[in-house]
Amino acid sequence: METTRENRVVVLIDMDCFYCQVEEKLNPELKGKPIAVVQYNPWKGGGIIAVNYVARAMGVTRHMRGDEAKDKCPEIQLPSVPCHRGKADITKYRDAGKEVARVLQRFTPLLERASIDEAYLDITAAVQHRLKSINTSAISVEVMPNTFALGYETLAEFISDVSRFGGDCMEFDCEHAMSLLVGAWIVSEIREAVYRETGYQCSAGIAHNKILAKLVCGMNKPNKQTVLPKHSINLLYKSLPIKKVKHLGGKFGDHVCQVLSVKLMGELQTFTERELQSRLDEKNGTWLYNIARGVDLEPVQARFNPKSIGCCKQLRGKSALTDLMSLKKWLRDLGDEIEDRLEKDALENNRNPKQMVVSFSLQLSEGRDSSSSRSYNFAPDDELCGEIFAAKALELLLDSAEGCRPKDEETNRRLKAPITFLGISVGKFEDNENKKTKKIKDFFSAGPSTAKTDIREKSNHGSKCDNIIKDAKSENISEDAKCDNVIKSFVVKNAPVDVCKDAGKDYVMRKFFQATDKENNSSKQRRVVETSLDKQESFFAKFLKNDSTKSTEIKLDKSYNTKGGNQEVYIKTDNNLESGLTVPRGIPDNDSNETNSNYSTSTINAEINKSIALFDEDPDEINRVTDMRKLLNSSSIVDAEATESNYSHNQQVANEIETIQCTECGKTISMHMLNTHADYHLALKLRDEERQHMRQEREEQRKEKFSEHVEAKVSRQEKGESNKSIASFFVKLDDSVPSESCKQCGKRVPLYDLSEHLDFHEAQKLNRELNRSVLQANNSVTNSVKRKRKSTSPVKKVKVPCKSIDSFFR
DNA sequence: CATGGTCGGGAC
DNA sequence: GTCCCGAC
Repeated sequence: METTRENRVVVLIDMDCFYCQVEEKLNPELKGKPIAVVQYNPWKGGGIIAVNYVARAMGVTRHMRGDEAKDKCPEIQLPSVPCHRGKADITKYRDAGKEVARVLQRFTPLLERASIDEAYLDITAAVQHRLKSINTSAISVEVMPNTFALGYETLAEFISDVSRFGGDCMEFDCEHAMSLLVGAWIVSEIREAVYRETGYQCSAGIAHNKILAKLVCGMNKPNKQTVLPKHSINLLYKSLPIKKVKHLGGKFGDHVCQVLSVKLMGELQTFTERELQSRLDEKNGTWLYNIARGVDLEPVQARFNPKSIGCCKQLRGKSALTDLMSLKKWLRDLGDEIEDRLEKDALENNRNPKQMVVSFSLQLSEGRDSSSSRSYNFAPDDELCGEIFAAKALELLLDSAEGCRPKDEETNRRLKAPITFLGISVGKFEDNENKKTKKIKDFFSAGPSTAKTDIREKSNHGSKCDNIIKDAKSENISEDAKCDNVIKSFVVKNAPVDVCKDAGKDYVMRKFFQATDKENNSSKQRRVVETSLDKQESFFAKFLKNDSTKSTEIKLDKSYNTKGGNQEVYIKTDNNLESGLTVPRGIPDNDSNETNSNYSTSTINAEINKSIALFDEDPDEINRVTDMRKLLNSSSIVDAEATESNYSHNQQVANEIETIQCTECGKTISMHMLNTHADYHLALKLRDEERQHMRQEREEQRKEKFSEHVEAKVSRQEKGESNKSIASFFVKLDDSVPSESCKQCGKRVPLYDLSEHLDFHEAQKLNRELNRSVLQANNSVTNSVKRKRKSTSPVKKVKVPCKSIDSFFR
């Protein structure tokens, strides 16, 4: 079957009351009880941002206050979002969302994270693959529980329709209904994997495009999935309010309803494309015409990581900022949060932001705010830390501030207008240079090690890897090779992962080989432990297996076009799997040039974090005690033919050893957690190494580029990019540096920077004049016709003349 | 005082 | 580059 934009199989996965589920997982006592997560706010018990289904049944909803919820449901529990630096801190939910997304990502590289708890998946390729490999008559209700087909009383009726009409039928588009049905089958497996591996439940919508998938996802909740066959679209639209459709939920939707005098989606089909274009505009007219017919060509973007990282704070009412000190304090807090999140991001994704934006709102008068934002492109020597973010943000805020001079600065200077909103965000990420930062990757590279990074040199006393390292020391090889070998042997020893089919289900079999001591090398005794938990696959093992032994055959599916027709997406398939669904990790994301045979540093880092997080989540299991050292000190040689060991033998050995004690942390580990646990210690080690290394790296880069930057700075100014070079308000002048007061602003400026500083004032003047004329021009065409959303807004919005910010400071 | 904090994206 | 909409 030919695949086109119109008959893709697109899925929206939506986590059910996600924040509540996260809280329930963290505190199992909450399970089954009515709960609502509140954002800490001392006023009336905080604002509710998530409600579980027990509480919903009792009438608790979002948008309510904690106190109201207590009224409706006295026994409700109200876990609250933790508070850091005076702000809600949603880190744990973000991490949980990532954990889920990583599971989803295994099933298709075409994954678009839409929010913290939602993701679109394009599983067209997987559906095609399965259609080829199975007998469609085998599809039954049993393989996809909790599945609904829109337009049918029962799923069985839908299945029966699809199979009864065979390949050619006029009643409905049978071929595409079949693809959705198979899609639903796969999605039920995806949801099952999510539940099994994370403990979270979700709902899903399965349709031919994003809009429809989103639409039906919410029709059966929680823990259910809904298919929307093409021929049921009109039925759905017949009673569907226009405002329920994505992009039509706001002012634009109001406008559509108003100018067309309609309320329901079905009514839109009476308009021709021309008519819609003339009443809206060309683009929106065509878009609406298509949507009205269930056609939405938006591709699912392959995007896992956010494009920007930001944080902001509403400072309404009394908490509005009125003095410079509190402004600085808030900027610093926001900056520090960005720093924290950036550090995590850099570790996982090996990238850094090139731009920063500060946004703010000023209260002009009662109920009238004006919002603005200013952006700044980082200089090469800017340290990506909270202090710099705050300093730059303040600069941007004050840059157009006439009369705001350091000499006037008092500790408590009041702002002329209260700041009611403050936000900092960073974006325009670029991948880091390969260079030395790929240290960890060097560890794992198959070729000769180039990195002079013996894990022993940097490791502190009491290293977590001591017992691993002992092995290497006895070997007669170079230090580097030893180091590589240490890790490889460690990994391989813990590693081999096989896939076998069992009762129609894919089980990941893990085999653990234990040979005797080297002295006794000849009499290898094999021990095998297996488990069906995907969760315990060792990434490190897979890495080595894929990267060096190549025992997993890689097959490239036919490329599949997305936006622009340029982007080729490769589906990496393990041939052992009939379904062709399980995609090994390490799939390059859309903006990476990595090949299939390589894992990016990002991936490795992500796995390190995951490994740590994963173990942290697992409760200790205490049974029989064995000595982990015995296992870790054992030989690393893996017998290739060992992989042929049969199931019953494995089972037998598995039963022999149930738990061991980790010599690192003393915890008792059940055997099936051994690999995970070993990875955990290795990951901890590697993460520390990498963190330390990155700090050094950043420091070096700043030093290297500094002189270069000073020159570049001047030339940038000549080009009019003046704002970049202004000295920070927070910069403390070194007394030893000869400096002079600027006659214009009174600020102390180092002599070597003085001419540059004066240039700045000139450029600033020009900038201001330019801004004024632009603003005047803008005001003359207020609410231009082309700005649909604005001009058509039912809310009359007075365009506030944009005064320069400085006029709001005294 | 009172959905708040994040995201992505379109328009100009 | 700024502004602001839409959505969770």
